[in-house]
Amino acid sequence: MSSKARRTSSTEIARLAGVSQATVSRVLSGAPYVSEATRTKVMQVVEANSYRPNSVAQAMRTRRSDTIGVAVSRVTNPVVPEILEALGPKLTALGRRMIVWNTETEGADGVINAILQGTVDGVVFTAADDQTSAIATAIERDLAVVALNRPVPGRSCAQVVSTNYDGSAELARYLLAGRRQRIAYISGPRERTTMAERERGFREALASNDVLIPSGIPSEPDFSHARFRQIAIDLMKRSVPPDAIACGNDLIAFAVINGLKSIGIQVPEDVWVVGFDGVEMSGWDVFDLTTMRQPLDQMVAEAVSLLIEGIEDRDREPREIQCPTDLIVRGSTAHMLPPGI
Amino acid sequence: MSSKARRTSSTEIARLAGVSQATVSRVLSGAPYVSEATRTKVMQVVEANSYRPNSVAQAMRTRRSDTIGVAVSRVTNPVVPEILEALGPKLTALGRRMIVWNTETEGADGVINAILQGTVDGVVFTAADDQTSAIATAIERDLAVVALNRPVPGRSCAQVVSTNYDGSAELARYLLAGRRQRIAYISGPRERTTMAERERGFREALASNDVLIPSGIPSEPDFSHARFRQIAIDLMKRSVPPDAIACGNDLIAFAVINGLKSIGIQVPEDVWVVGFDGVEMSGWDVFDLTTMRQPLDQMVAEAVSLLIEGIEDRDREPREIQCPTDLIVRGSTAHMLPPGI
DNA sequence: GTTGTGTATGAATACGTATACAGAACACAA
DNA sequence: TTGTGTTCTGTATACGTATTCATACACAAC
Repeated sequence: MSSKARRTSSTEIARLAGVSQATVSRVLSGAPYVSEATRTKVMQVVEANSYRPNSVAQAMRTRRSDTIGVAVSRVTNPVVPEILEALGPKLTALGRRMIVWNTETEGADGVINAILQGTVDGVVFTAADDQTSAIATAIERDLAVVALNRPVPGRSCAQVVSTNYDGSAELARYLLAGRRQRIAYISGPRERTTMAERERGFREALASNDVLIPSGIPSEPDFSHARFRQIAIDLMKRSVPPDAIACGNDLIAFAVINGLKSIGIQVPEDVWVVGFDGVEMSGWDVFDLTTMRQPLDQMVAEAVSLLIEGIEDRDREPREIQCPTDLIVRGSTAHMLPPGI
Repeated sequence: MSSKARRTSSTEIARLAGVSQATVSRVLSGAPYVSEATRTKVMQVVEANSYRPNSVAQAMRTRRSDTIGVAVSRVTNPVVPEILEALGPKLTALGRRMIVWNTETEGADGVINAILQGTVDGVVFTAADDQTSAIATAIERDLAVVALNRPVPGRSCAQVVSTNYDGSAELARYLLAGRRQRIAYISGPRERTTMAERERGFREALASNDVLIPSGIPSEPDFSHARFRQIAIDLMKRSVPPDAIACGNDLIAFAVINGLKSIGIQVPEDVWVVGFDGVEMSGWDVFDLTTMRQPLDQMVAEAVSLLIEGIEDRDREPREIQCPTDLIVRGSTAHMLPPGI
């Protein structure tokens, strides 16, 4: 009904406690040289009014917003929610806030503006579409930058990636060990270095084993669920269909499985399917997907470390961290022990 | 290597353009009474330095952070990513930033602190677990508050909900029209008003049609995927299993379908399954789920309207908006035309 | 020439905090 | 008594912006 506008400031608290504003600030920041008496007196007033220092003024004064930006894309890919879910608590625990942009639907303007406006202390770029310019801006402005799950070639910024190349190669060897003869590989957008690395690792592992890849690996500008689903259908309707389909990530594999189901193809009897990411859903019965798991929680933890590191010490050389992936064999391939390597 | 620390301020821009800081501010805010000559001169310097007004200082001065908080839970429920994906662009288009908290994993402290600290102008609460105290705090501090997809009884705050009761009743009637005799209902946490409303609508529609609900409707403190999956398995192993399972939301239905698949039960031949939400995944072939679709995009748009409304005009009475749901019949039930009502 | 009106700009200020600086109170030694 | 150091607290200031107030100019009207 009426606006109470509780504009409680440290000055107001100081007045109520009968001390100076500086003392209130000192008490709340836990500064030394504050007598126990005043400390309790101030805290009493603080509690009574459930006062918290205004974060905007704090940011103004300290030139630290304690806010970090997270640029994501394709929220429909379950990896993204899983990353956000891991990121949130870790940042909150460090007293940081998290601003999220969806660069796919919003473009990169939001991120770039926030960087130029000093809204954020650092940025986590994840699964970028075209966040390149934003990354450049962030680096130029000397912000802390971490590329998570998305290597950024040529850019000097901290990076956390998984063993995309090796993991994918391991998947290829696993399929070979399973006597697969005609393997198709469906990649996501190749501009994404993740996708490119995985495909390269897969192809080179196959090549070194003298095994054929049937005709063209589908390459599409359209990366919708419907498109991948259709690609799978088309593949299986060939005169010589593949006996295994490897996918650039789990989301693609889900689309493939949907396509196969729609035309009554059995997995793994008629064709094996493997993914990459190891998202939680991949373990659901309807998919039961053999996949290469990324240690997402560990990766996120490392990313946060690198980020804080970069914020605290701007002149530190950006580090790069690679986390090992983990083969998970499930029902979408006929069960075997994982290969020796 | 070295920190350039581009601390470009409006004062600096003013110096370079040979005008006062006030004039720079006027140019950038598009204020009247600025000569065309100075305007272009200033803009030139602004462009050259790709200057943007510091958002923190702006917030300090205007007492508007242009940031809104979004409290979510269970990111694993695909509704949440879909909400975020719709919310992001709409807020960005309005020049607003979005801070996200996952109250399930982080608790409500983050939200509450942000509210007390003046970090946000408003908050969207969505699918709350125990965000009650946070909502109370926000209202007390006279922030703009919108409850999205989660009615908050007794609280005077703006709300956007779908027709949970009626939609669920319609689902019940649809099952009755399909000659279902033994219908089980699996609800999510009943503290969530959404869940409670849906269950009530369903039960009352059945009761008014004099149809039995087999024994106990499962009610569990554990709401994991594994738990719901197991509930479905247990249901079907009864001596008299249900011929239809209705679920409080799509996510539960997915778990049920997984459970059924694991014991070789056919859908819809052996049992029908229906969900609620109409998330994108519900249309995937592996689920092919009959469900009640919420007009999420419309709901989010309304929520944003109410939020901005509340920010611009603090004294406005909070409104409540209800959006109509939409029955989508798919393969998880034997196809029929939707019932007359 | 004086007054008035509309336009364009600069100077000054406040938002709420953290912190440098200075001063006060006190203890203790010389 | 004076000096020295330690502990505590208050005063003053700056962060970068938006905005109020005052000023200056051009031009028209009398």
